[in-house]
Amino acid sequence: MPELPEVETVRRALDRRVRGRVITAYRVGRPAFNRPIPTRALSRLKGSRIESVERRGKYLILRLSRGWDLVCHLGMSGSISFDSVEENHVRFRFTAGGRIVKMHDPRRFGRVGCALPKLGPEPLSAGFNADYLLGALRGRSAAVKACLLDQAVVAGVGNIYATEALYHAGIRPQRRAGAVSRAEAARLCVEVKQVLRRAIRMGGTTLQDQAFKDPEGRPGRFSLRTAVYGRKLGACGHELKATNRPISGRTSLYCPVCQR
DNA sequence: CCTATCTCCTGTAGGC
DNA sequence: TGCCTACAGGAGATAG
Repeated sequence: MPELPEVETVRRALDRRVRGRVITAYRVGRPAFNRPIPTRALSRLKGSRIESVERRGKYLILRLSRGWDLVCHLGMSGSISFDSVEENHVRFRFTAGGRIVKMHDPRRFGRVGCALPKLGPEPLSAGFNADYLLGALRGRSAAVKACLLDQAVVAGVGNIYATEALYHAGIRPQRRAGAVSRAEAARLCVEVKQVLRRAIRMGGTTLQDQAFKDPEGRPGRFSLRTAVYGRKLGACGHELKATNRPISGRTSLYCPVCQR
């Protein structure tokens, strides 16, 4: 579920609620995540103070006292709640400053205590610009959308926002990355930033089934504003099409009229 | 290195 | 109604 705007929404809530608090207890769910939480990560938790909560791409990073970090990823279906009575799919929980923080994850794809992989620039940073993107796409035969989804190219973009940004940039998702012109790369860069900023402002995307809720239990409101994703007609009014083959394993919608 | 495919899970929607 | 299949917003491993 969560892409950059959803993770950022969670980060802000976590930072507001548990920053400066000391972790007094934790519990691993049964079953826990698909990937076990390393014991060396758990052994550091108790007694550590949460100095801040940060984000890199789709990863949450709890900066702990004594210089330790706890890196978390919400996977495809993960969410976080505070002091909730909900016990379904709780894979990990901790208590900080008397507040109980639960990580829910039905599909168990999430991870806690993992290492941060090699990631491309933050899409909202100055380092993600036309020059950079053009260089990253140059010479590649993969679909431009596959490159946007590649976290080593740019960190935090997933299927929803890649779909939206390509639509606004007028580029078909299946276009060979190396065939994206300089002007198009510049446009794409701007649209990625814009769609992410808008989604953060709206508190993330909520779709019908796996409804994203922030840790305060509020749904995201971005679904009201998607132009392509989850729609039959684009914002332009044209009928949307799916690419013949999925890209990076994801179904990919586009407007055959507006996107080239 | 690059690219495409498979896989880890569970829940849900839609077809019959 | 129930059963079955396909699919879901991620990403690491692997094979070519």
